[in-house]
Amino acid sequence: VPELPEVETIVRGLSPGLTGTRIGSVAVIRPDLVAGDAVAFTDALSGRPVGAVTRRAKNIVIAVDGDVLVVNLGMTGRLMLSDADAPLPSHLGVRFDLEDGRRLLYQDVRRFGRLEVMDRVAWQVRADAMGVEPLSDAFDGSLLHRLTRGSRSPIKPWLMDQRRVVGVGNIYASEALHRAGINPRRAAGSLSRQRADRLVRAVREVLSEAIEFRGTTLLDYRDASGGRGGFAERLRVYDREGEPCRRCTHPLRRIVQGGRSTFYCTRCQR
DNA sequence: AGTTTAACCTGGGTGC
DNA sequence: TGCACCCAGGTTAAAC
Repeated sequence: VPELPEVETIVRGLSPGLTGTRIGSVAVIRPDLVAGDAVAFTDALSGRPVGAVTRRAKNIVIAVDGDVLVVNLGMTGRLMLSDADAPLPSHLGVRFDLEDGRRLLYQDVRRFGRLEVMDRVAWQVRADAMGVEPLSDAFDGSLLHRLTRGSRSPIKPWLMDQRRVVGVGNIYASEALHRAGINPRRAAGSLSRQRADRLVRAVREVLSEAIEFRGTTLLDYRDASGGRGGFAERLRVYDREGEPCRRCTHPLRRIVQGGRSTFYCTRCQR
């Protein structure tokens, strides 16, 4: 579900209401969602003060008293702040009862998500090993061009590989390639420096716009308050098979790459 | 080493 | 109504 813009929207929604509070008790309803021992997880968080809420790649990172709670939402995960009297949602995985009476709820229908507590040093090591943030200054045409050298993988699955560039998932990979006019089947290593520049601009642009519109809700995605994202109607290719390209009116095509749907225009993407 | 696939899960939609 | 099948925003380990 959630790619960089959705995770960023959740982080911005959680931050003001969560930072400075204190966790009371923790209930792990679905232990398979928690990395490691559920009791250790509960012990590490119960009664602890909450610090900054940030994002790294597609992870929500919550500082908790010297440790870090890292939440990856998988496909259908939701992390929401709710009032004490609000009814509990179905498919509840973990419930954090805050000392002020509100609750932080982790809900996940498919249970592909993961919550993990680790110390700051362990997290720093993990974060340092991740790919480049596409909205950082480090992500430019020079870097993308260099990273793609020698790769025979098609550029679309290449872009979704979190080991090199983080945050871009199935929706925004298709969207960025359309904006850049690049065929998703083109070998990553065949990108010219000029095309690398264009793709960098397109990735940054689509992610930034999607953040402005609070992400894309197709079905499951909700922000920290349970609200939907507004970017779905601005998608140019994703889930629009057979519909006209907004640039050239040619019908859009759907193909499968790496087991995932890719949408693109065979006329204006080369 | 780089790349592709299959698996992890549930639910919603479609066609018979 | 039931059933088989396909599809879904992610990540990972195993298999090429």
